[in-house]
This record gives sequence, structure tokens and C-alpha cells, in this order.
Amino acid sequence: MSAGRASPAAATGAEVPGPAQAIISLESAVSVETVFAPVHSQTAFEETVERLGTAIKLGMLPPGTRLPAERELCSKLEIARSTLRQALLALAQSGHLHATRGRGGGTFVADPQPPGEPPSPEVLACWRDICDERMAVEVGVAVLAAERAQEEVLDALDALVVVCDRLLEDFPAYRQADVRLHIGLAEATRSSRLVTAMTETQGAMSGLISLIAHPPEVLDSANDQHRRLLAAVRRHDQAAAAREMAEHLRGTEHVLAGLLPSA
Amino acid sequence: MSAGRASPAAATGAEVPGPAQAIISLESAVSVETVFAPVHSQTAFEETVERLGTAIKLGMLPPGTRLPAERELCSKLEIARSTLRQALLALAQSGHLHATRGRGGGTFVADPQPPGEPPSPEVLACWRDICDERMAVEVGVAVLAAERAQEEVLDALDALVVVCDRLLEDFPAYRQADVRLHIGLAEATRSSRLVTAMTETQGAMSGLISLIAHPPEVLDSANDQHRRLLAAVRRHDQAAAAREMAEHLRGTEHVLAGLLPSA
DNA sequence: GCGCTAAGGACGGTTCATCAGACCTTTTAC
DNA sequence: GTAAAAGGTCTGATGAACCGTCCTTAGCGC
Repeated sequence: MSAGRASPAAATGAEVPGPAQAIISLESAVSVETVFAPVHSQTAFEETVERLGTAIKLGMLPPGTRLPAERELCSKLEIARSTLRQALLALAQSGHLHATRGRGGGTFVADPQPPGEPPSPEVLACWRDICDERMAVEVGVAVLAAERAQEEVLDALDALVVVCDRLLEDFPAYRQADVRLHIGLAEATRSSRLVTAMTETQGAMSGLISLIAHPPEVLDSANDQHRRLLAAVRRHDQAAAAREMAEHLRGTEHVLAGLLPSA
Repeated sequence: MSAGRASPAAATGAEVPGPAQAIISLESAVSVETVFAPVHSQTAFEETVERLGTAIKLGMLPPGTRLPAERELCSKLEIARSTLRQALLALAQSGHLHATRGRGGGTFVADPQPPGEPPSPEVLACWRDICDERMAVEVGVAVLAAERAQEEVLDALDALVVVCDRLLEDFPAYRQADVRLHIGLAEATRSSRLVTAMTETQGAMSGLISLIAHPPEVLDSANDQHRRLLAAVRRHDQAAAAREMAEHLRGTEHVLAGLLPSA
């Protein structure tokens, strides 16, 4: 059998052999590192808490919303009821949900919602990575939306921009509409995976965004970018959509870069 | 407490209340569905098999490569050694790895690699979703790379394009270089998350790509797209980079759309 | 008003993935 | 020939997740 001789590499731990392959291999020690990066397997409980919690915090499940009954929800999520209850209990204890018993009862999104918590140290440590992933997801969504979006969906999104215009003075409400806008754009791609990715992205960003001051003028200019973005999408101009979206996101990034220790 | 009255909705299972919110809520039943979609928690074993298997199949760990010793690798991956061994055993049984005992032994990437398997029914069932996610990741990477790529990295990628040119007649080798090119572009963003995302994306695509016939002319034109893409990246033209990448990927998609039942 | 029913709430037992650690076996480098 | 470095094996502990059953609450309909 062909055994690889010891090579000077060993820096990454994997020893890649010599001749023909090396030409193609781009000496990509970096990507090999990502292969051997820690495996973080989330438990069903954790994933459930995160999914529901994100949806609530992003306002996809507005205060007062009644969740499906536990027995129904656990079959939808394909997890055991006890696992689901753990998650619901955690969200109830953090004040995001409350449950009422008896016929006509159920689990409801709390109203009002508890105040948002500041981003965790882990998030702050890798905020650049988060922003990068956001850039990828959102720009990709913009391009695909420009390819596929239907008139009627775009009309709804335009209406959302108008709503935003009326909320320049009320940042929480503005942000809510903003999230809807971005997720709506993901829906316009008619790809459920992208909707999920966008949801996760927005959830990850919301803690960071809450750190930033948002004077009405800034929101106004951001909303102008929304308008230009939607216009580009409407005329199926993928390149322009990508450019507008990238510029839109860069705004947030620059402000964060000023606030946070550059990692 | 404020209980939400029963509403006509109930189609999605979650009943969203009425007044002010509804205006902003875009009536987005679609995204609520994604919130209640099944939770698929991967085990550490599964994730490990997939990570290593993908890296091997994509040629990131070329045949003959020696993996880090088990005791070292399991600490890098932050899993128990027994769990790692399950994964290694699975990959050995499928012919992707082989292990030799004794000092100087180790676990090696098999040479030659076993023939690739046809994509599973599940993959075929959601190939459009996979392509969509690929579009998002790759276009996003292209934009970020156009913002950040350094000269030297681009030089290496240009060299890869030249390598590709020499491999038009040998599709497996071409595909290998192609993968390196795309992952290299992700590395150019200097975002480890994007490298991971790109790796997963390429892994998911490779089964689909193997279904397609790849005459040299097609590869040649694809490589022209590579050239234009890199040129756009080099002159920091984000919009052009997005456009070129989108066009490049669309080629694959159109062929697949002709071959597979449109879902 | 009475009971039915739909909801949340609480156990108990089982299975299985994972962990941690010790130990065995093989082979080569010195 | 011995020590070191590797894979191979085993066992027990732990905890997540599952399944089923039963209890409690409270509105609805007759």
C-alpha cells in the first residue's frame, strides 16, 4: 500500500503527499483546518429553543400568537413531547412564552415581550464572521429574488418600505418591519432553505444591531437603500440587486467596526 | 392576561392576532411554516462522517493523506475517541480510509478512492433547494471576495484556472481543480464560516454534478466564466463578480433542470 | 349544571449516543 | 531489544431523547 512519507507539513496535523496533487492542491492549509474544527452537535432541545426563540424575538410570531398544541407541535417538529416541553418551559421561564391550561388554553407568545438581552461574549468574539455569513446569505437572496420575484410579492414588500417610512422615530417597530422585509425577500426566492438561513442570520444579527444607535436620518437612508434594492429586484437586475444589498449591509458593518474591538 | 381570540387562520397551526401587527406581518404564513419544520439534530457521529467524508470526496484530503492520530484528532474535534472511531470505521468500511497499525502507522485516505455513488433519492427530491442554497453561498462569497481578495491569492486562483485548462479532457481531475477554485475563493474572504459553507455546498452538489455529461467544450466555456469571475474579483467589481458567478452556476442548473423531474 | 373534551403538566421506564478511561496489540525507530 | 507510537478493544457511567400513561384545569354544549 502507498504510505505517505512524513512531510514538513504537520502544522495542520494532516500530512498531504507530494507530487501530482500538490499542483492542484493550492497548499490550502486553511480549509483543512476547517475540516478538523470542533464538531458542535446541537441537541434537539437546544435547536428547538433557538428556533422558537428566534422566531419570537424577530416578531415572526407576534405577541399574543397562540402556538399549536403541544401534541400537535411535537409531531410537526418530529421530537418527543417531553423534549418540546423542555424547550417551551425554558422559553416560558425567560418570559417569552406563557401557557394557560384547560380547554381553549394553550401556549402563547408573551405580551409584552421581555427586554432583549445584550449579545453574549461569544457573539461579540465572532461578530465579523456573523456579518460575513450575513453578507453571503443576503446578497445571494437578493440575486435569486431578482431572478424570481413575482410582482405581487414585490408590491407587498414595497408596502413594507412605506410602513418603514412611518416608523423612523420608533426603532423597535422599524427593526421589526425591516426584518419582515428581509425575510420577505427570502420568501420571494421560494426556497425554504433560504428562508431558514435568512431567519437564522437575522436572529444572529439582532443582538449586534441593538448595540447601535439608530437616529431617524440613518434609518431614512437605510430605507432609501431598501427602495433601490427592491427597484433593482423588480427590473430583474441581479448585479444591481447584489450591489445595493452589499452596500446596505456594509452600513451596519462599518458602524459595528467602530464600536467593537476588531477581531 | 391578553389571550388571542381564535382566528380564521389555523391553516399554519399558529394563530396570529389581529390589528396593528397584521399590517407589518405581511401575512407570511410561509415563513411560519419554516419555524415549525422538523428539527433534524445530527449526532456527533453523523456530523463527523459527513465532514471527513466530504473533505475526502472533494479532494481536500487527497489519496494518501495521513490523518492526525486518533487521540489527537478526537481532541481537535472535541468528541470522544470512541465516537471518532465509529466514524473512521464507517469511512474505512466504505473504502474511503484505511488504517495501519504500529508505530509509523495511522489512518490514511485510501488510494485509489472508491467510485462515487449516485445521489440518494432524498437529494434528488430537493435538488432545487440545494442549488438555491449553493447560489446564495457562492454569490455571496464572490461579492465578499471581490471586496477583500489579496493579489497573491488571486494569482494562485488564476494558476488554478490554467490547470483547469489542461484538464478539459479528464473530468474527474477537472472537477477536483474546480472544487479547489471555488473553495479557494471562499478562503479569499478570510471567513472560516464561509469556507465551511462552501465546502458543504460543494459536497452537496458533487453528487448532482456527477449526473451530468461534461464534454470538453462545456468545461472550456465554464472555465471562461471562471476567468471572467476572477477578473471581476481582481478589479473589486462586486456587481460583476455576482453576475458572473450567478451565470456560471446557472449553467449547471439548466442542465439539471433538463435531466431531473422538476420538483 | 353536568359531563365531555381539549388543552397543559407530571411521571417512569427504556433506549441509545456519547463520554471517559484503562488496557491490549502491532509495528517501527532508535 | 526495548521503548514509543500508533490503531483496536472493552466497560461503565451519564444524560438526551423517546414513549406511554395518567393527572389537572377549564371552557363548551346539551
